[in-house]
Amino acid sequence: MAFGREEIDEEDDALEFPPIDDGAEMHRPLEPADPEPADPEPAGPAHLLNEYQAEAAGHVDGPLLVFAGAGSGKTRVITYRIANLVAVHRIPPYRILAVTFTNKAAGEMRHRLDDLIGPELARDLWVGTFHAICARLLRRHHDAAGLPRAFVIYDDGDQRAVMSRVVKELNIDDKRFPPRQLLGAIHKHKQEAQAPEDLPRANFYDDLVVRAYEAYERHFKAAGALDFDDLMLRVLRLAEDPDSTAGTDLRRRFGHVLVDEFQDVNQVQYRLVRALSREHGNLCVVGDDDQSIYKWRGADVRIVRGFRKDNPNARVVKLEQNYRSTENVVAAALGVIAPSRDREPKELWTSNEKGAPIEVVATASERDEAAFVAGRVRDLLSQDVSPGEIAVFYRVHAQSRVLEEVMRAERVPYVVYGGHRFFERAEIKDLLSYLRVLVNPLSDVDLARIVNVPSRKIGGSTVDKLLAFASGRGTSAYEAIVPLCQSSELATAPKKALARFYTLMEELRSDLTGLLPPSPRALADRVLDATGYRDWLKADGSAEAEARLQNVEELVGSIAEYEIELEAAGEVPTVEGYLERITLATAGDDAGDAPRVCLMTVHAAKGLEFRHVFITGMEEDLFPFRSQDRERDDDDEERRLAYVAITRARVGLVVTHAQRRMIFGTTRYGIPSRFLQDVPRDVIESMATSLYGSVGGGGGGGSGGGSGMSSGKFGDRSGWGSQVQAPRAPAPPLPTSGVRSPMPLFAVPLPMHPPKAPAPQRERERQPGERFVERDVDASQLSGEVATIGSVAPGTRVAHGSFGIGVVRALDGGSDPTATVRFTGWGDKRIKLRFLQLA
DNA sequence: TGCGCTCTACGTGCG
DNA sequence: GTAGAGCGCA
Repeated sequence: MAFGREEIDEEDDALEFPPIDDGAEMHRPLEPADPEPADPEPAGPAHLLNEYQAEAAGHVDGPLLVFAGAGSGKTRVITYRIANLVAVHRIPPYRILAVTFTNKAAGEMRHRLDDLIGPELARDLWVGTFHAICARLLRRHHDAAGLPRAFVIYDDGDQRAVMSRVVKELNIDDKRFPPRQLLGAIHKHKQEAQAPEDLPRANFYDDLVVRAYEAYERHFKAAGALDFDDLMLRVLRLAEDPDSTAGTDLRRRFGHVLVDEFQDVNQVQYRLVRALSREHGNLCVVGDDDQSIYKWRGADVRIVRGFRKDNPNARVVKLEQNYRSTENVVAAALGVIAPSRDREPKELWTSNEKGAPIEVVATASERDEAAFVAGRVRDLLSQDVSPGEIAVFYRVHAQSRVLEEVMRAERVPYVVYGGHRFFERAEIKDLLSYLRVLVNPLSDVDLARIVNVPSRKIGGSTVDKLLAFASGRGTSAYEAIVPLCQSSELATAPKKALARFYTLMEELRSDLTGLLPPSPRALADRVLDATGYRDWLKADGSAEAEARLQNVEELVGSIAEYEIELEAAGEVPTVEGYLERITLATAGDDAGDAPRVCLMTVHAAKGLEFRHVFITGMEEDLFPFRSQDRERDDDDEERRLAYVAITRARVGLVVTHAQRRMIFGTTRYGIPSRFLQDVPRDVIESMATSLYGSVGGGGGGGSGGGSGMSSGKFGDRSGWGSQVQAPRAPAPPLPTSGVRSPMPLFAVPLPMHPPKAPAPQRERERQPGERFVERDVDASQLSGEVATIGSVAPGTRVAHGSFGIGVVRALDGGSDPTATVRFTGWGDKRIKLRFLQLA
């Protein structure tokens, strides 16, 4: 262990961290959110922590509330605090719990802690999302929680499926009370730790919700399943139980609890961290009420604001110096947030340079806007700004399509965060459902999903009968198959079909238990073959089916990776383990990817930072967003959202709005957002594209915001609006074709037909982004190691959807050739050639 | 039972 | 614009 330091008096304000010797990493710029090379550092502090950061990191006893303004070094404070606890106060790492909301944040924290205290110590820390931590604790205490060991976690889609069943069962009119709405109501109660019996049934609707809630819970219990709220609720119930041993264990387990993004916690999460820290009161929470943008998801700003009341002895530290952004950006952000009511009094400030003005650009339409943004992005790329340093934000996902189209046309490498996720794709959910049923046959939702996929002539009515029969007997649907087939309630054909399905599943189940050593990958493979799923996709022949097939194969690949990883760690890979990992893991961890321009919603941008930020759609009714039938109370939240968007920018900030916009299938005419009026005039430079004002009404540019038409700067009428030619930069490697997955780990873009001809491969120039799918290449006839396949040889640079850019080290021929590729940050991976592209 | 057409509703999305 | 649900027909 590398602590070569004398103990530091914990009352010492000018604490310098870390107390370890190898300080090389300590001089990294503050908040390096991107893996990109740091640019001219926004005048960071000469010392490691400023006075306030040091106070927050140094006082380790009792409750602590840190208001951390945007860009003020929040993550740094948390990690240094943990380092301080471990290295100076000698708290065993396993006694420290640090909770985040996203995997990305947890990963980032872990990464920095590796650097600070070394991987051996960092490994034992409890760092993770609320959900991951709770799942882990529940696995330990599943008995006390009354759960089967192999409980499954139902995602949104599964939850909706359960709710739809409930609605059917209770004969609820799904027009008046859509499952979605009921589910929302139930989640709301769960997030406030209210069980059905705690709820009023005063009127018809309340009663309906309670009945739906009860039925929903019944289904989950029967299926041995939990939803995401349950994970935390179950742990909370244990932790608040004064008598159980599990409760005692939970309350004593941790000596220090830290919570990141505290403004986002809901009641359950707050009670949970309080319970876990009750015995010692060492609860440190870090947040920013100005960045509370998840009220609609159950976050309760009152918690951060009321923390002092709940903890009268809490120390409060405010971090108000922004190290991230230019003075102009900070000024713009302050202007937007200032009118917000009920803020904790604080003032963000910066000593960074003034920087360029905020550009407010009026555009004619959403296409004009997109073209303008793409043009400016090309400019930046031609100035050698890395694409990964550029982000384009929008308020709603529907805005992304046009941006994508134009980016693609302009050959700008981009990635869209959000949208259709890999694990929400039908084919992926199908395979996972097979695995889940095999592990846990109680899971009716999964059974219903796959019982007729591929088609086995077991239609909806048969499934309904099966489910009804099962609930009549109080068993799971799977268990009900045999008795149903023995009964007289089914016609012969469906009976036969069901029986065949049952036999198939039983065979697979015996594979599950029979495989020694157990191999999740082998099982998944067996499932694909035995169920006919693979053949079904192959037989389809459409480009879409081909992409689905590739996705499925990628999933198998990911299972294989999991297996390898666990075996390397000396652990036993299990299907359950894999399922849990992927249910709790989602977006964002594409650190290894080639840099691309990030397209994302403002919500998705929280916690990130970029050198250049474009905020699009700054129009009334879009941002702030208005829907017809909502309470108007979200006004401040929209404002905070705008604040979050602005404060992501380090150096450049461009805000655009359009006169008219085609969205949700209709054209809307908009005026510039009220938020633009709140930005101080002297930090803005207003301009308009050449098309602005040319079509339709509102010629003068509506009110305020961006009315100055400096069209001289935008004379180029080729294409839409303004394009500045990017002179030399050839389009950078473009491994994207609009993969919408935030986890492009396995996603395969739809149709992409490879050249079929076995052209003289060595001669042919390949385009960046082209895929290798040739099967008929000479070397591919051979099995075993070969020197080249097509234009690929050891040393060739290739790109992979999840691992980014790598270098080929070895090649294997055969009908489906593979390459061993070394990826930065991932090490060597064996990958089928058809999943690689030239970089 | 399954396919294909029509209608509709549509925020933001962590895990 | 588009995905998912519902309905009618083969």
